Amino acid sequence: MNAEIKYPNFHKALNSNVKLSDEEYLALEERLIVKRLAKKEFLLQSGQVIRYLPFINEGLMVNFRADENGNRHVLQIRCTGWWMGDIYSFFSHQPSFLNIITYKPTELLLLNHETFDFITKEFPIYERYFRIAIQKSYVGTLTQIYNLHSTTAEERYLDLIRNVPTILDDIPHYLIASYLNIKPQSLSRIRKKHKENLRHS
Amino acid sequence: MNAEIKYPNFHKALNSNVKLSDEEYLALEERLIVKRLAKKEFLLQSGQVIRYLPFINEGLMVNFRADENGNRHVLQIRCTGWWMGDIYSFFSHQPSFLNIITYKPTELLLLNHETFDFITKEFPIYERYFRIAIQKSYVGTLTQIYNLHSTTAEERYLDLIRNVPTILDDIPHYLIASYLNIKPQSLSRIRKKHKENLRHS
DNA sequence: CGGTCTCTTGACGGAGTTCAAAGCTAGTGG
DNA sequence: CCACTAGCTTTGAACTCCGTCAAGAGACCG
Repeated sequence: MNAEIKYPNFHKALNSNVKLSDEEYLALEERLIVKRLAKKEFLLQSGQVIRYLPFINEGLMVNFRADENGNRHVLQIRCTGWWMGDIYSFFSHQPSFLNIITYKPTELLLLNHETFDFITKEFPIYERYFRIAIQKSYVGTLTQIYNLHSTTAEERYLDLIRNVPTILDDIPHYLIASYLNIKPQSLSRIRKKHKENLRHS
Repeated sequence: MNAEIKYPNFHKALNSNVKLSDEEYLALEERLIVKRLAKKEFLLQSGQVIRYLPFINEGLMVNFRADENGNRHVLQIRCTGWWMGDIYSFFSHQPSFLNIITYKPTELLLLNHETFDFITKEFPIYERYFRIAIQKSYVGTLTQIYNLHSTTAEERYLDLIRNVPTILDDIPHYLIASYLNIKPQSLSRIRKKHKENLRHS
């Protein structure tokens, strides 16, 4: 690995989809904007237009959408090494429907439009990178729909804590419940059933 | 519109995301493979690797995934002017989890790997086109997750027949029920409640 | 240490499921 | 061309999981 690389998590994420030369990689890295957020700080609130593609260099973020009654529906939970933004709002310049909030102190690497346009024009391989990255996200959301159709809330809960064992310590349970598409009371009852995994106790 | 264009639906779909020159467009069009399927014919069955990106030039298709009990879960319904394939299987060369079947006589335009590699290498704008196309699909599936979280089965039903009024005539109700994430019996009861929209009667 | 937000627990209610049976429809073969 | 069959749709009744409402316990923060 190259000694000049400042953000190995970012470099690794890019190279998992395409092979970049040092020149290609560094042209982007030197244009990244670093943004730090404290715990429970909003990156984006619905109604705003997001002007960045945010990569989580370190941290934990949740997005949710509020319905007409003000109920929050958590759609995604993302941590270090993933993108967490709203490509709908970014590319359309329309107000976002999403809210994005941190649940750990978080360091983001941001691409603005100027940088995105520059690197994709200068280095077409970046257009390919983003195509593949979005493709993987798309496959992930399709799987998420399949799981909502084919599994019970309890199965989704067990799956989640198997994949991210510490999540109950990091994120309020009512948001995890929302992500699983159940109410906090139901999550509490499911957790009771699986005492060996209880936290906060 | 250019007189040389053989597939205006395809041309229109491409140009809704990027502006193509005649040369760029025709380079792809002349490489398309036409495939016609009868009603209720499978394009793909789970376990197979799909070797094409299929565009629906005319027709109607449904995809579904079967769980370990053999229950089918419909994830997407697509008609004329949309892509309907499995980009996971296509790009990874892995066996697909999906089944894709027609519910009207359907004409597909297929891109194979050779064509995809050729046009994206020769004309980087196609890499951009697919990035944007997949991006829109991704935003669509995110909305689908939001709807599964925030609406009742009845609301999803009313939404569906508002958007695609003829769908109850084209696709078996048990598949529509699956798409809405309910059982056929429940769909039947919801339809009874909204008699003004009954079909098959 | 007091207030607010979160989590838990219980009782009840409702949307959707399950099981079962009957009606309907389209496709097939005599 | 009609009769038969298999698969799809409808309907009813009982059930179940999860939601709702409500109250209390616990945790966090100023």
